[in-house]
Amino acid sequence: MKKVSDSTVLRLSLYRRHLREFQDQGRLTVSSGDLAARAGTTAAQVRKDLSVFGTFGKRGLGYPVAELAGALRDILGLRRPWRVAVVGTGRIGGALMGYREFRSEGFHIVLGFDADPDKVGSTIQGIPVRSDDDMERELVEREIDIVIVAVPAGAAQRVVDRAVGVGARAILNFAPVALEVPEGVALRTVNMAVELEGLSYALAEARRDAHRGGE
Amino acid sequence: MKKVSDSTVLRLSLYRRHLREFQDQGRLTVSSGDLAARAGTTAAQVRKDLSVFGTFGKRGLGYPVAELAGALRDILGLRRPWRVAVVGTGRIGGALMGYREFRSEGFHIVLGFDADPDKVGSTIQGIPVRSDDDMERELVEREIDIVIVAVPAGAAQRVVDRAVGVGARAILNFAPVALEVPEGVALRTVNMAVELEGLSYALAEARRDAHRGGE
DNA sequence: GGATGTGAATGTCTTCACAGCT
DNA sequence: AGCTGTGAAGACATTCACATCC
Repeated sequence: MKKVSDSTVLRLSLYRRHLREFQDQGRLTVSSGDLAARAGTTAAQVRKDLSVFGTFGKRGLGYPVAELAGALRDILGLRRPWRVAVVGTGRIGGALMGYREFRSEGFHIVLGFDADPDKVGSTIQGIPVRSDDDMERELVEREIDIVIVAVPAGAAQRVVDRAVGVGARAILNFAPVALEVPEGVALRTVNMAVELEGLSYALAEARRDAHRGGE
Repeated sequence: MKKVSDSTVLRLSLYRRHLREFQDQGRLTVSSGDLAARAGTTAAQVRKDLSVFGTFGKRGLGYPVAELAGALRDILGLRRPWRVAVVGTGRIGGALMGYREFRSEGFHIVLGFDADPDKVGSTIQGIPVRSDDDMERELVEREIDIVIVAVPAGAAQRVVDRAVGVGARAILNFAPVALEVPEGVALRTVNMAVELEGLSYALAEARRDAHRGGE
């Protein structure tokens, strides 16, 4: 299979979300321009992205909403639910365990892990919390597909190594640190601190420009 | 000023983090290769990124750790604290209000906003929650620099429009939706659902490859 | 007529490779 | 000798523009 860029996949997710809105409005077809306007991109980009996976539209007409939405579900692997575990049930991990958007998209968080003995055995948002010590066994037994890492930065690489050691293939990292995974393991990092610093940069930059008369 | 890409700014944040580690270890200089190894990129990339902002290294020697860390603080606008407000104090918003990484990097969350009258007047993580109705006035009076949006997708654009209407220049969005802002307003979106779907795509893709014999 | 699908052109980011400073 | 700084090359992503089909 040809390599597909991360940004294309990201946009496919967006397209699918907006397709559902069109569907709710009862629209039967959309043009690439319609979708682009909603997703914040261009018509050509929409067509290029979709063309990677096949031809879904009819010339002169546009794309059939329901059919394209279904195709995107297939492409994105959302046809069947995935089993997810959250490692680290602090504020962030706990919030993720209750995040409705995950469940409604077919990501079922079935377990949490924590090192704190006081938390082990309790439930958060109705989801049982297990001991960090049992992570490897539980990941295998409960057939976890995706591991969400929500531990402090210093502990994250160790968690990932252990998870990968028992066959984890997909990891979503919320620790503010760059992680290493072997080939064949999918890793995404959500680094909120880095995003904030990006804004800080923009503010500082604007201020510098102002002081200089914005050359 | 020349345009600097988002990915460069993102990496500068990472470099700064790792520089602190080197500093803690007592190292006085680092090479671009050292930094690259930690940040998960290449030596050439590190040098290119830094060269956009000046020349910080000494040939044959490397970069002075403390000095470069300081320069990056300046570049990223982290020399002085920023005042932040969180709109929407549900699970995600609440977790962000307690996120230590923000405060320790100089992002001071001074206010929360919520539409729920039961929450208004209370505090979350020691931070007062104000009424959503008073948002515009409070943003101005409390001189908020950065607005974090943690409301449901359907409410996000409205919040952004109101904030921008009273002069907000930087927005960090956690709602799973693409937002519009006028020129000159910095916007970053953290779309956790989209990231998960990226992993779902990778898993589905691996599975498709396996069934086909991985061409 | 209207909108797709796509090669070609353009733009952007990354990597190479090496001259030049310490 | 070691490592930076940087033009040039290469890879990748986006946009253009148009033939093609409904």
